[in-house]
Amino acid sequence: MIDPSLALAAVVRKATIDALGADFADVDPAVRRSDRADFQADLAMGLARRAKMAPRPIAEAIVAKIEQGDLVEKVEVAGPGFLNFTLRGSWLAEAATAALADERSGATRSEAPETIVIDYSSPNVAKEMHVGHLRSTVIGDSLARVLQFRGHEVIRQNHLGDWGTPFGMLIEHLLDVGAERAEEDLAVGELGAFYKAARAKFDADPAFTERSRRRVVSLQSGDAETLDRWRMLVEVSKKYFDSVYRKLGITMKAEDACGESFYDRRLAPLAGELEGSGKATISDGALCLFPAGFQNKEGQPLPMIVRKSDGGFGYAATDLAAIRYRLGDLGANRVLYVVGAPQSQHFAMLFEAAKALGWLAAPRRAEHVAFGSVLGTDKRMFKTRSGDTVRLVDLVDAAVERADAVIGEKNPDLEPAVRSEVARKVGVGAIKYADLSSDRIKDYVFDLERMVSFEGNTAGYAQYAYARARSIFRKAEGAKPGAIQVTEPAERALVLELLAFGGVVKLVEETLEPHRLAGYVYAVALAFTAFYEKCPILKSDVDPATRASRLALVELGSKVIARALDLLGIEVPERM
RNA sequence: GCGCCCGUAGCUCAGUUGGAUAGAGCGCUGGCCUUCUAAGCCGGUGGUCGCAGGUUCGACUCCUGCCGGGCGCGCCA
Repeated sequence: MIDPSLALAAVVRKATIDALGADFADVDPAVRRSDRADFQADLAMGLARRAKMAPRPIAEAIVAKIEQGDLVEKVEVAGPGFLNFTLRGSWLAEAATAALADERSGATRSEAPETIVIDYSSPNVAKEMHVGHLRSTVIGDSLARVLQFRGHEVIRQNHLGDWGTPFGMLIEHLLDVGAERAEEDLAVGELGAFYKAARAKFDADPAFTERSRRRVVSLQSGDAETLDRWRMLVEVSKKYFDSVYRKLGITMKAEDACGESFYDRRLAPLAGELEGSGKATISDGALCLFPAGFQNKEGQPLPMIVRKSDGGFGYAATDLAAIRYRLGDLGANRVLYVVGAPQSQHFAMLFEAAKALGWLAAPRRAEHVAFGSVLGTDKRMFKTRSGDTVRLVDLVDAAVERADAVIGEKNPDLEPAVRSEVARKVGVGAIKYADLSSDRIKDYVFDLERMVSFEGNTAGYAQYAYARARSIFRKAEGAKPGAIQVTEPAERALVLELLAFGGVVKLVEETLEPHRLAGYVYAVALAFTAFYEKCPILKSDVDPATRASRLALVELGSKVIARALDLLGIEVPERM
């Protein structure tokens, strides 16, 4: 057992049964970290009614039955009935030793691994990736890493916008400029310009508009030449997305792409099936599902339009086909949609419909992993000065450039090659961390200055703590990590923090909230820095046993920081 | 009109699922470098947790109603 809160919970649970009887086997010991002791257990107050006793006598009865063993150093009742626990340094030392020997740093795998589909990133073909894609991409990727680390089979799904009416104008524009020229334009990341040019002609030139309409029809009907052009657009875009993912350190691969076009051939049969079964009804000429509990402005049932009155299909149809595919063909137990909060009603309806259709039933579940918007420092939607959306790659470049300047100033001795690599890790880390460190449901302010600083809850602070730890090993000369002993308060605080790693990973698995992990990294980095400050390691007056122990703690600390940051998708530099 | 989300220090944010005295960073301010990275550490300043009720031994947390801001509500995703 590495996590002391779990070990302690077991001890308290047993004591509770011994004190109050087997009926109380189901109570949550409510073990929490405490600022007055190592841990506190808060169950006594809640038990008063059920046990027909006052909280304090309950607490005392439980304490009387606590088997301290090698875990508990001291336990006492405080206030209305809090149990305050101090753990034995020897137990903590052993747990830390076990964590250090464990390549997962003490984090367990799920006892019930699932197949989990994560839909995230989902850019549009022939369009630029902008800040709007940042959150889905970064949050989704972190969750994929966490769930995979927990031992689940994670299936990433990049639900590309690679089909539909815009492709009429895009293909016509492609034909206008010539395939070669188009490929060049698109390859260098001028997706935005390409799309805008097509759009401009579509809006201004009626002949072009008409050609585009006809082109949509030939695309839908599978015209070989049209499909060829379409394929080219998709391929070039996928290459571009791939380059952005590589730049950002995103684990999404080309083969994870499963866009709207994939579902196209499933839509007509799906609509036919729903219509035939009577589960969908015609309303105003459109084939609709009416999931329970949703109303429009007039108080009428709100539809999901499976087939439009013109016979075409919209996003609702595609999403229905997709959730069915994910639950059925992919065999998902859990389907996650990392999509902005404004679409929450749509997903609520989608899930409700999937339940009504019998596709989605417990223990299977679908969850909308919603997130807020990225705002500028003016608290409005993040845009450039001229009002354009900001390209993702420009954002990254700016952050890396800024990081490079800061590092050059703080550590002028770093060789240029090392420095630029460090700047890349720090700059990219800053952007991702800023996104992952606050509650995803809230909007957040994009402030490059703040992000790339190394103060407070930032990637740079954690990366710096890691780099300092690594620096110690470079200077250790013969000294090696050895038996861990936990004596100094700073050592104890650090070890308690480090041993909580597995619990935090589990929490993120449940809540799908990466900011819990970011908060944890910060807590570890704080504890580590305080330890570093108060507990000398390589200084001459440190005895060999203490030095070896502290080196072991530095090793464990740096491993946990690196692993936790990795789960956020952030790299660590060996030097800074 | 209905529904969803947000409201915590001057600013940017946490708050471990209802626990003890609401915490960080920035800002302002006082200390700490002849030895492991001062990008740091230790302290001070700063709060009617939007407002009002309710539930509870206990509420920033749960419920109800308001106020303020954002978003959504039939063939776009």
